[in-house]
Amino acid sequence: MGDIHNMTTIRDVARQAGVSVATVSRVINGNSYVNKDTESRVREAIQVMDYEPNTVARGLASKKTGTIAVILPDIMNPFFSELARAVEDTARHHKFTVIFCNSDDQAPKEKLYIQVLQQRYIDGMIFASNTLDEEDIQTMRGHGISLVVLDRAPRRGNCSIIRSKNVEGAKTAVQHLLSLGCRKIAHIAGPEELITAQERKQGYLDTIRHLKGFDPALIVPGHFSISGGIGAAQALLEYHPDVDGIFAGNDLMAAGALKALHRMGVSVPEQVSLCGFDGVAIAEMTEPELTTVAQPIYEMGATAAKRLIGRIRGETEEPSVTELDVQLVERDSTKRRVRR
Amino acid sequence: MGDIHNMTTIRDVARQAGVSVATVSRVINGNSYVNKDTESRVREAIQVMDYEPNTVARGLASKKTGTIAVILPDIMNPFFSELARAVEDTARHHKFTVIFCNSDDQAPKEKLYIQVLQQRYIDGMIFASNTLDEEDIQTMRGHGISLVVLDRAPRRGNCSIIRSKNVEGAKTAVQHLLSLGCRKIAHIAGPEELITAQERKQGYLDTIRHLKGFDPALIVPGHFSISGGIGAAQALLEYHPDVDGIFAGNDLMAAGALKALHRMGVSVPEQVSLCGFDGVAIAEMTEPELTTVAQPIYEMGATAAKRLIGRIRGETEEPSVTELDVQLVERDSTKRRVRR
DNA sequence: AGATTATTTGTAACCGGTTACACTTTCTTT
DNA sequence: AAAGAAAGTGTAACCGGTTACAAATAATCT
Repeated sequence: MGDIHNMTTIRDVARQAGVSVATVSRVINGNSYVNKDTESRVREAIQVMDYEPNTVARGLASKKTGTIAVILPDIMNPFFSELARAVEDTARHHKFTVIFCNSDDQAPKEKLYIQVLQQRYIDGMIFASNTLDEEDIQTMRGHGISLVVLDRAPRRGNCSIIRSKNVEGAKTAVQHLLSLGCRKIAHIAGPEELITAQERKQGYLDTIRHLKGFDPALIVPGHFSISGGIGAAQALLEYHPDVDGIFAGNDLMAAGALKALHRMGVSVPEQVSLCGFDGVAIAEMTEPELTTVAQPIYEMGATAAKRLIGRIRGETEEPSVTELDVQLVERDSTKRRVRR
Repeated sequence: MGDIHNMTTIRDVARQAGVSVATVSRVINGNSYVNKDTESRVREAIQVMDYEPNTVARGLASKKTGTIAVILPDIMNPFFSELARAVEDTARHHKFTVIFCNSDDQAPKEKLYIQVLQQRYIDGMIFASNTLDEEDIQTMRGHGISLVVLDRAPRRGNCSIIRSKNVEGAKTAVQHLLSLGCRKIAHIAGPEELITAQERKQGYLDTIRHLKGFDPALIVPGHFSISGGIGAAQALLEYHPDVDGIFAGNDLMAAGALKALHRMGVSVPEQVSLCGFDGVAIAEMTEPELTTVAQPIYEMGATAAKRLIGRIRGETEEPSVTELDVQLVERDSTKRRVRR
């Protein structure tokens, strides 16, 4: 019973304050001349009537909804949940609301989201997923939707990019393994189509290709997932039982590999040293704890959100590319071995 | 350059099809009489002009935005990221969009969110967080916002509730420990103010209170977090080195406890059997893997979303309470011990 | 056949804001 | 003092849909 949706409107406030709606709007938005006295009368009326401007109406009129969307592969992946948390925190501080979309790295889902979000007058979008072609970027541009992309480098689309030094990080990881005395270092790689996976593989290759004993068969796919890491480690040890070092393209695969190695009775780090990439929380939960190349995940998300909101507000003009540093975090899964 | 936001509107379509906007609207919504021929003319016009109705305008006019919000403590907690994923998947299938809000279990943040979301004409809300008083519920009711609550039992607010059998699950866990031969079973409890934590503690107490050797000091707080679990286990073993079984109120604390026990040189399950609660993925990543009382997390989220959308659409009338079963998953962190 | 009901469609108000434009009043400037 | 610029405010159109109401036509009922 009782009226539903009986909110007070800007016209109610205007009447109460004895001014026009335009004046109330001006007071709220502070973007035009308003007399001091008038302003305080209006503010009082707003107080008295407990008025809150309606975001939907405002969105229709101004085409700015104070909403951003984040498209990511899967919120259950701890890397992305941390990223999501960072974005949400930052957005909240700037009075923005966040819509999350899981794409599972499937282009059709992404396209669908882009379409749905455009109809909703989304102000901007953070894209942490896979496919994003020129056309999508142009469409969004045409709709006035700002864009910040993680780990992707579109050629001409004028959007900001936030990325980590993947090649460099991978090199650091492999060099670390080499410095420990590992002779036969394998790589569990992420999906071929993902640029981050490509770059980490590249770093591995760059470091190891010219060394004796290098064998392309030491690169096995692990799909960036735990189960993929398990399968990869199994296959690896089956065909190359003398592997003494593994660089996994992310921590999830490293954790999976660790599990598999344990099941096969291979001890880490004594027999095999293992290094991951990302620096997510679960890397500390395993036994032994995982050495990893840590990205500043929270910072990446926060930076992406800040950058995006800056562009939406027209504060930041030109799109920029930010490359964040990664850091080797040495833990128990890698250890100096005796030279044989 | 180029026009921004030059979308085709319903009036464009009406003109193209030679009908009025009302007719186009009727075709789109299918809620009124429309002549077959007229309808196909309109549909063709929609096709030709590549028309997509504007969600914001529709929201203003109808006060239905096709958006639901999920308020949860922290998306980085794997329990909640799985829940979030389930909600998003389900919502997407029903063409709803989801806004996520991290409350950190802080009432002020929750209140703020509720306010912000009301201004946005949210259709409904899934509440998986802590505080939610009668007043909030009434406010939302007054604004026509449907509500589904996880693990909370508001007295009169007419909202649906999804919950797990926490007391029963906790009993199962403790009985399991007892059946293994544990004599001194401790409990690492979640925050006092959370009903789930209370219930799990209750189950522990109900099972163990009347047994000889029961000691209230065996209940230590762990704040539902990994670090809390670490601290709790340390404190526990320091004062009660003869503890031989631990039931942790969630998996995160169990994982933390495991870590602490390992650092202290206490072997699991040989010296201490350890059981968690929730059934999140990381319970399988530890070494040894954690025995836990698994909740059907994904199902909880999916059910909550389905229930909510049902209520929004007016399909489900009365609010309902759903209690989901939990299941003991035996893994390596608990093992039968030799009777001494 | 006349009355009643079901179909079909259009007109225009409305949702609750923003803002272009016009107009008045109050400085500044020369 | 006259002219131009700045400050202050209101009117009304507009954003892009939904929907109450009215009116016309077709179908069904006594």
